[in-house]
Amino acid sequence: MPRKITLKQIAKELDVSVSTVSKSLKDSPEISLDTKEKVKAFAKLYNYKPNNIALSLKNRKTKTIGIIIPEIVHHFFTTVIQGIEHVANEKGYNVIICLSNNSFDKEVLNLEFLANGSTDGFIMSIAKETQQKEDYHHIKEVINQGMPVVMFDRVIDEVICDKVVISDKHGAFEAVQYLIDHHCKKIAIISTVDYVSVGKLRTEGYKDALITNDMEIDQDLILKIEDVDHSEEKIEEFLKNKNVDGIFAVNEQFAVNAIKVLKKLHKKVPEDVSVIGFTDGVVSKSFIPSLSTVNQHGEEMGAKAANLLIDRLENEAEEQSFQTTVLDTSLIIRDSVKK
Amino acid sequence: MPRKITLKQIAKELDVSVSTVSKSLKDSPEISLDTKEKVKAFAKLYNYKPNNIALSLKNRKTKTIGIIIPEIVHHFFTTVIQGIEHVANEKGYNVIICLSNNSFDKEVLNLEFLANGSTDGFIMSIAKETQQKEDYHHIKEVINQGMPVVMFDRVIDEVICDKVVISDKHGAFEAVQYLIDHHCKKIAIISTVDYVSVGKLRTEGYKDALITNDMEIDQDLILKIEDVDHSEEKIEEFLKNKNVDGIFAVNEQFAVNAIKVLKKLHKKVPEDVSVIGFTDGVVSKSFIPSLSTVNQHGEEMGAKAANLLIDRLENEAEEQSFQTTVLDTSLIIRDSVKK
DNA sequence: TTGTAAGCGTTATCAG
DNA sequence: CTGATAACGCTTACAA
Repeated sequence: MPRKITLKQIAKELDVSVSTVSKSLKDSPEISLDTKEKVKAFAKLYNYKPNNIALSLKNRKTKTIGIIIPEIVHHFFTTVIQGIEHVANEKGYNVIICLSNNSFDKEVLNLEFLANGSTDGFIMSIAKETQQKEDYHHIKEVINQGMPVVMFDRVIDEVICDKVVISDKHGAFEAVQYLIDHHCKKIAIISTVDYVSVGKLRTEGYKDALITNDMEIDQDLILKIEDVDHSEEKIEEFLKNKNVDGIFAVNEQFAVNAIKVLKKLHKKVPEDVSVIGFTDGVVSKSFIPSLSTVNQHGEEMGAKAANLLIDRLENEAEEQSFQTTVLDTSLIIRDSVKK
Repeated sequence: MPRKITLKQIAKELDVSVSTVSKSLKDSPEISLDTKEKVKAFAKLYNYKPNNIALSLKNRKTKTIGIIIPEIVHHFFTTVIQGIEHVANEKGYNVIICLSNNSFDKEVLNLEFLANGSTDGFIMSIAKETQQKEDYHHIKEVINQGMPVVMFDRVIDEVICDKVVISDKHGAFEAVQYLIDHHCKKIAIISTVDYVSVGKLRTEGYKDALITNDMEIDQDLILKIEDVDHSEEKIEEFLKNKNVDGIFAVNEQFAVNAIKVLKKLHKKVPEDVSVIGFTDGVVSKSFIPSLSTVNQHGEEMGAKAANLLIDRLENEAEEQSFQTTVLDTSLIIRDSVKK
């Protein structure tokens, strides 16, 4: 029933001015103890809380962070959000989340909308379509308007801002190196198409590992998948008659599907083929055999991104130069590889 | 470089009044075509976009929806968010997401904060701790202040507002009925502790199914797990020497762990034991054997909740009475049960 | 056709 | 010690 009470109403009730009320509630020394008590008591009684919107308008800052990500039904992104949310909250910020659904247009819309006063800055990972189009004007624009942006995971070199990534290449390298160290001679990679930056980087890591170990790079052992939905068929076709003894998959789904296909082909994991995936999700742990993966440390990534952004927001004066933070991956060895 | 431009600045540049600018941009007939053109051109040139915060203050509505959920690294909740986000966006709303991390205090804080002007209404699922404490004053309070609230999944009878739930009981019933129909004689349930409402309801559905089929309810076949982290051990202990031929688990994790334990105990799924879980997540599909589940239709749930909320927001006049929408579950039969 | 002014809820400055 | 006023950015009666 009692709509939110405002300073004005309190003032009227108590027959003082609005500014007196405001000052009293902030315990200003200007105001007599008497009135302060009175005001505070009244305010408490009516459960007064300042209106955030009014504050935002006045202070020209909203204390909220915009997160724009391609999708939310995705374990990695939720861990990142978790990380962001955690530090944001600790520092008195809220987060408002928008999904681009990997659509360029929606990314642009979201960004533009949130940039008009709704948030103080952004943490974002680029939509697939945007990477494909290579059109980043919307991001550059908000940056130009003075809003700090932190990019994570899928980042863009030509956009100048703080970035947080994992060492995709190095993570892939380590995974493949592990396979090599454990006597795999014929190692395949199941990757995404090249315009997805992480797919590209992980493929490079794979190649580097082979080269470093004087092994040949065989294009026939490199599969690039465009459409996740039909990956299992693609993988089956790919693995048939190949006789690989190691597989590095650039995500969890591909790894799981690879193992399924291997079972169909009557190959044993890890006895005949060792498999390592990328991204440590719920499936990896639960799967039988449990999946070895390159852990992306999403939560850490989110936390770092949030810290970077908030630092910028709160020290706008100091024009620090932009930094790219590279977080280490770590190899989680489970039952899908020889040990 | 160019900080966001405001009406005032445009007005000054063009040497007209602020209201003229405002009206021009809204294509008001009051203004001469000439000035309108001029203003619009200038505005476009400088990429003018109205400030949302100012609009919110003026209109006393923010066009944003607050979502408060217990956790985000959880497939079901992300699908709900997806559903909410989709319809919210379609109708011109943004969503701001806060996590309670299942903590009562954080839930209170979030709610209070967002209620102070940041959002127009809430969609929420209660924290576990809140259910335990049975303290819902914070929710009642925002409702009293005139903010619409829609609860989903974990809902509270004594809080009067719109609700969206699935027929937990009926979903459980169907699952158990399926097991019975496929010749299971000794069916166990792996559930959560009773204060989690869904756990309780699903257990009731289980019991109902047994009763309906003239089967005995054996307390020894009912496991209630408090702590998800050690569920596998609990389940192992529970299943040892029990010789069940059917298991109904109230979530995906329990189902997966049950199957793992069964493997350890050298029981075959589904030949020796049929297993059905609740919630259809990524793991269910990927798992071997793929998991039969009761599908919760999270996205639908989110969409429904968002529609309910937005309806209320936009038809505040009509004091419709509150409704509880019960969505149907559906049984997804995969390889973990006999067919 | 254009401009003035009030108001959304706050706070800060300055005057009384 | 208290209050009036302006300002944040915008919209909208109402005046001119």
